[in-house]
Amino acid sequence: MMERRSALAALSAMANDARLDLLRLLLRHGPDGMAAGDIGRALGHSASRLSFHLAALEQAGLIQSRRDSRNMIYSANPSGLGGILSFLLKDCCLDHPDVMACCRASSQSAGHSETDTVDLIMASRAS
Amino acid sequence: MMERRSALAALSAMANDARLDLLRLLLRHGPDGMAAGDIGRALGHSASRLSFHLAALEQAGLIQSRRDSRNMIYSANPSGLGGILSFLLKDCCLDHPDVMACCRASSQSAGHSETDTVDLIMASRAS
DNA sequence: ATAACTGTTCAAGAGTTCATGAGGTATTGA
DNA sequence: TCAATACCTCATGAACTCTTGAACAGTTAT
Repeated sequence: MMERRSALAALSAMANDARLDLLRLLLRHGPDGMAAGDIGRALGHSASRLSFHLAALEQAGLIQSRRDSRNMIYSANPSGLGGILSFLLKDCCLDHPDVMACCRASSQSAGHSETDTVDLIMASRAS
Repeated sequence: MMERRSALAALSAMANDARLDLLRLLLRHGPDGMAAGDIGRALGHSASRLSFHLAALEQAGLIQSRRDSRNMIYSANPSGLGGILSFLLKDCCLDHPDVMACCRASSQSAGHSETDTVDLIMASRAS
């Protein structure tokens, strides 16, 4: 279980426009990750601004970094993200049925073509 | 679908110790909610501090208020909470399988007795 | 009316976050 | 070794967040 303190750190880290963009970009790029320079070019951030936000995300355990010669490669940390989701679902919302119902309801207006995770949450709760 | 902007507002609202406590307390008390004074007594906050944080949560759409004679009754807003969860699952994490797996893995160490929502997410994904 | 009760709003001050730009460190190639 | 590349760190100032206490506003009881 994710500690309350680290959940708070993760929420703080996510509560920022630039960092939410970073997180989504890195998630799409999977375990291979991206070099800091490529990220900066993709999002149009200055080097120092980028470094600041990447450090915040890494500090919160949401991403990780490794060096590849000159480049710093950043990638999303699935366990960090899974931890905060799990915290919100269980420790914070206590699997509250009304929250789950609204979670599903709000996902239906998005119009996904493939099978929908949030729908499956509710389907499995109904069984 | 929850707008990106309101998701950011909700994350900012949740990224605070006092407000996370408020949210959990109000969720436990369901639609009937609690009077502000009772909340303050339960959490040991001053009146103005409490009012400040309650206003932030209400502004973010995570709670709602109504007046009952002298008292202000606050209650959790399930659709607001469901919206931010849905946003994180779908729009942010894009139903990323690795995140889901880690979400489930980190929930298993918590030791819940009843059937576990996070487990059910994964069970339904496997089918 | 007046007083008591319940909450909100406001202003001041401390602390935090963030963008910017200058300067620094590590790595590679000439 | 020198220059170029890729990135980080640090100092600064602007803007925001949060706490506190005092003043204010609505509601009820005497």
